[in-house]
Amino acid sequence: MDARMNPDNAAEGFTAMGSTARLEVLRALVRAGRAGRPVSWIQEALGIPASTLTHHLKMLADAGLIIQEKSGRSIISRANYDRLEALAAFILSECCSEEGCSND
Amino acid sequence: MDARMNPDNAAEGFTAMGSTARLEVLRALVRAGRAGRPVSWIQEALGIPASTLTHHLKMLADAGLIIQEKSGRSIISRANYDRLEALAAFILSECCSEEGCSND
DNA sequence: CCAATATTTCGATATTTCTAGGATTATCGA
DNA sequence: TCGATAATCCTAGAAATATCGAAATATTGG
Repeated sequence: MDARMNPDNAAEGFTAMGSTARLEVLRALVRAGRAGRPVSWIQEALGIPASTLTHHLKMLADAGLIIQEKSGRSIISRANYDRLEALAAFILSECCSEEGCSND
Repeated sequence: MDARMNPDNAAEGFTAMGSTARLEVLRALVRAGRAGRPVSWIQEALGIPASTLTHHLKMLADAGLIIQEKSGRSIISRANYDRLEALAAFILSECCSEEGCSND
């Protein structure tokens, strides 16, 4: 479930965050917390056509940044906080490992 | 010089980290610390053709993730730690702002 | 089963990105 | 100034991405 962070799947994660539209979607879900949000809610909140939104959500889900769960007629998307934290940590991991680090 | 992090330039930053090649370059510079590295060093260390590497470095520099400085015949690239930290922090900023957060 | 709702799949187009070879510019040592 | 070194610019083809309408696929209430 976790799959240790490596340069390849980290890059995939950053790519998923690398479009304004998708970053807005992700942030909306981060703000929403555990409750998550159905696709239709995101669609109306951000004004993104359904098919486009599906495409973006799939990229976010494939990268592991969100988790989707069926609930009746709806699909609830939630931010995957563990993965997001791991990604954030990855950026500066190994900082200055080749020299004494005076960066702090 | 700083330009507060907003969804647009955050997305630009994540895009810059969103290719395996560029992420490797960036990580090499993060490891290198303040000393930074000349283009030729990166080129040999990672085996990336010069023109391709220039392209990637330009994207990283445009996104503010690295800073480049001329030094004699060489150009030294350094990780921009402040920006990288800001980007890392951006990911989970506003976490759960719409509900009580039990994520910790 | 039928109608309504929620989301995805398909298909098509426009745009961007990745990659890299070759020419070009800049800097320095002899 | 000549030659070597360092890096960028120009160019372009291949591949990937973004966007979105229309049709298709669940799911549920009545």
